[in-house]
Amino acid sequence: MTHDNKSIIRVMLVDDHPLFCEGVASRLKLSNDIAVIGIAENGIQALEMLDELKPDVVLMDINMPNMNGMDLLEVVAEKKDLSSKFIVLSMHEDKEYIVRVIRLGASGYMLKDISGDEMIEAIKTVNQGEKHFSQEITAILAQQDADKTENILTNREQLILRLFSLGYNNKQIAQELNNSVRTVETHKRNITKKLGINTSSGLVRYAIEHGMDK
Amino acid sequence: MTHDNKSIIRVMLVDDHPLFCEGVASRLKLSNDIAVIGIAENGIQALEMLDELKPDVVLMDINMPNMNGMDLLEVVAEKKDLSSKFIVLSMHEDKEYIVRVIRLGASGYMLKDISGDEMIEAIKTVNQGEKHFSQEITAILAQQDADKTENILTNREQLILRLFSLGYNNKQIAQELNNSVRTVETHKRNITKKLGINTSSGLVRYAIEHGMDK
DNA sequence: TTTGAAATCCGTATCACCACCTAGAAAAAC
DNA sequence: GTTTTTCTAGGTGGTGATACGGATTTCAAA
Repeated sequence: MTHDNKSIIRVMLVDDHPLFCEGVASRLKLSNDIAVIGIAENGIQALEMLDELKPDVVLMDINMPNMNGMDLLEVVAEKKDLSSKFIVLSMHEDKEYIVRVIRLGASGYMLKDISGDEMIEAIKTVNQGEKHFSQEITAILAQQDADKTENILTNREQLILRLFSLGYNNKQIAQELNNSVRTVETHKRNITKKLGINTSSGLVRYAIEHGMDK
Repeated sequence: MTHDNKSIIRVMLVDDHPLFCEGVASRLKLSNDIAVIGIAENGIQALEMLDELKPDVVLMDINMPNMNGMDLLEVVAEKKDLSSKFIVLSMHEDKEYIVRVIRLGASGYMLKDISGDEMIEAIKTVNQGEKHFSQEITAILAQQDADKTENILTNREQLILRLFSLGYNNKQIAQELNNSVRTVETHKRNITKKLGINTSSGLVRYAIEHGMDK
């Protein structure tokens, strides 16, 4: 342990939205146990500051100019001399995305609309070497895992996902399959439920990754 | 040349829609120069029949069960002993898709809503070793090529395409960039115009293929 | 035989997106 | 210093997709 429970947690923010950073910083200052020691506006800047400041916890956005959060996490994973914990703030609710971030070594993942209290709670938890995910994320992960056992798409669903990923809209899919558009819609709703993916891009990615893309 | 101008062109159809095949067949029968010698309902069946019948021209759909048109074209490309020409009938209007089909060796590409006359014209043209594309397709390809010289997306456009491919909707993109939704819409329209891609799945593919996907 | 999964379809309401047009401000190119 | 490109944003109207209900048929497994 580099820090015991009584010491102040040194936090660094990484986000390209100054206003958001200010908001977070001012909120964190209300806590006696936490100090914001630095703010970076992108991954590159964050990297430099990381070596210099060696913060306990890094609160970071994923989407930033120059170098984004994913890249940063990858680079940081190589650094053995760095014990900073990372909490990712994002808007993505797709399971694949979240899992990807976790695999890259993040200790926490939260949607950007969390409360200040939750944020502080997360920082403290993560600082002690544990993981922390907001309720929504936990729900998503749990749901996904629960479903994953029964995750296989039916024939019809696979077909429809494939056609969709090829650029067919619902009407065209319906024509192709000699079905009603409503049927296609229903299948699609079931697909998004089963996979826990509710964006068209996510569906296309899934299709490509699972070889349905031709 | 396996056939001179006077001989009858032996055509094979490949489509999983019996009704469509019948329609095409009955229309082609009105031409004295063309004979429909076989109909296959999927790629695998088509492969067997190809070896057996050795048709002059194959009119084929792309999306079929078991083995689709893309796969079929790939396999056929290996067969040196086969001189059949292939005309693809599809609903896709994306340049990437069309180009992909052409690269696979197809001699023609047409949308499914062409007239019987055009179809016959295409069959005759292709049978003589030339290529034939319907007017719409030619227009799309021409437009794309004209644009391709000036095809580079602006910074803003790249950003937006990237976020879109990551699953952001227009509203979220607007928030992320501190822009109006209308601005995002405008950029997006310009992107689709520049790239000649008008499906979300196509855009996601483009983004992934161009490394914008993280 | 009952249960459940799969596939089919509809009503209603809302939302997101798109097409087409216009247009101003700022930056870059000439 | 003018022209062009880029970025910004709105109006209007139309279409497609989604959310939330519910429903029927079929077929295989328990």
